Amino acid sequence: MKRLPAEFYNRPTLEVALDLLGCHLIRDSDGIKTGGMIVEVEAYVGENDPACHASRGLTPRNKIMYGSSGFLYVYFTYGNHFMLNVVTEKEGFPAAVLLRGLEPLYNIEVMSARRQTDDYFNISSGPGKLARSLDITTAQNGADLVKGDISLLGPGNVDSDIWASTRIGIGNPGSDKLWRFYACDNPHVSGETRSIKESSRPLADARKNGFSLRQ
DNA sequence: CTCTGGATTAGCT
DNA sequence: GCTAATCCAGAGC
Repeated sequence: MKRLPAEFYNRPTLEVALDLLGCHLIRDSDGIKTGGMIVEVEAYVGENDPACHASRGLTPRNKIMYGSSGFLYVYFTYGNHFMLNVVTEKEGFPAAVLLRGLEPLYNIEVMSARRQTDDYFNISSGPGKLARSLDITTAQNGADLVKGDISLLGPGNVDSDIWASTRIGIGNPGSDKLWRFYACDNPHVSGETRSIKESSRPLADARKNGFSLRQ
């Protein structure tokens, strides 16, 4: 595997989201590399996607999504949690992929300590947990993924069937889209993903339906 | 300035 | 399954 080039990110967001499954996310802080394999993602695509932060236009928070692809968009929510997103598509088009689940692979004990848990399956099985296990906050908002201390390696292979489902934690608008993708047999997917079954389907079926629940 | 609610999590019932 | 925690972005005035 090698570091993904800028061209990888400058493509349709759904394609980038699917290709990110199985890639390795690595964070180098103080000379210690932590990270693992991406097993769950969600796509947020443009101002016409009501679930996307860009649905109400450019704001101070979401401006990084409007820039070139291949950069990290980090934001803070619920008073406690940081969310990691990979900016996609061409400059001026706001879109990103939210990273929601990671299988820890590098310096697992360091990640475990940051999360204050001994449970291997609780280290980075959720978007907020993932950020904390890698020691990433809004200080890393705008980080360049092509160079610098946060990197993505590919191509990836999750060694599991990929399933699609509706996105989690968003309101009714945009809830018909099957824009969440995950490795269905991997135990490091988020808790919500494990509990929701009815709106999930195999990737091939979702694709046939245009990635939508509606006909 | 004030108010509302969130791309979540941990802890309790 | 349910809810408190916790603070900031965005909207409305």
